[in-house]
Amino acid sequence: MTHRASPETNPTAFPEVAEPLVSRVQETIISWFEAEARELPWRDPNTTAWAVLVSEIMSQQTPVSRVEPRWREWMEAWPTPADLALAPTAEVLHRWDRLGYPRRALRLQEAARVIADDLGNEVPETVEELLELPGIGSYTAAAVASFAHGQRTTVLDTNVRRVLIRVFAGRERPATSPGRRETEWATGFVPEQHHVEWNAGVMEFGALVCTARNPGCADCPLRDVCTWNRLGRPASATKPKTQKWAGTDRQLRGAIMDALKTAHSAEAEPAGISIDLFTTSVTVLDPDTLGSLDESTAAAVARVRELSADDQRISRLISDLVADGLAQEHAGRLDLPRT
DNA sequence: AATTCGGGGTG
DNA sequence: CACCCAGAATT
Repeated sequence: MTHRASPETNPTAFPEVAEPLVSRVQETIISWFEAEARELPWRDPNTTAWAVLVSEIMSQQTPVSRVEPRWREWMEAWPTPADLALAPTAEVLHRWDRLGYPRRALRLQEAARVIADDLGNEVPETVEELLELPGIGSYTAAAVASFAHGQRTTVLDTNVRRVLIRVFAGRERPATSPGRRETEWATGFVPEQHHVEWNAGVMEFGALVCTARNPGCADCPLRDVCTWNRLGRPASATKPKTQKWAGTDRQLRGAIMDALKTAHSAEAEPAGISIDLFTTSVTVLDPDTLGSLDESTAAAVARVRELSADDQRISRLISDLVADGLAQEHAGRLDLPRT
């Protein structure tokens, strides 16, 4: 058995922490949370488990500030899983708006259908059951079980990972993705009492104080005990390279989806404007076609063309969108899914 | 373990 | 422009 020096395989990467320090940090975080937590709508005591689940899905890789207005609209439109289950998928994608990763909206509706059809319209309470639902992984399952049902789980998101690594391991940032060792290590810090406040509190602390870029160490309530701070806040050697955006398939896919949504809205007008956009096999973007579109749709289509002049590439991405269930052929034209 | 998947706000 | 955001699913 050979040992590599990577954080994941290094036995000291997740060190054992003395109990007095653990208790001190737990108490500090929990009392900080009760004093400083943001008043997010899904933290209201009257919020349903379904509403919590929706907030967690929307918040995956998306800042809370952008989630909040969408979440309010969703809760008004679809207050229970059964409501979302029955909604037209095109409307689901519309109300998802620009939260990003639109497949999350598809998965959420799939999950709603499972809950409505097979689970009595009740959100599961255990991590194991939650993990069975589409779009729910280890983080979301633990978060819903904890925040919606009060279960003692290990919530490990990007904030929690960063706080724990800094305070207890003295490093600036965690590895790319959490492994089993890190999860078990984090589980050791979840207290027997007030574990919901701990889970929510560490997350909130990472979002507001122990931030990725400019952490508020000067006024941090943990500054005297934080290992990273005591070591002089050394920078991590390797920072993962971020993905490009401009010119990528992702950008172009987004523009195509935007065109479909815009066209879908225009088509819903009483006048019934004919939408010649794409077919699944051929791209149709000639000037005559554009001229027949309403202004907003024409602009959205022009944006697609602006991003790429390669019709084969656009056709390939359209095929991918159809395969992913994000688009659908309808009456010979491309449209949002009508199911 | 590495990639892919959106989109926008911020330093 | 680089980085980051309550990650999940696939390869």
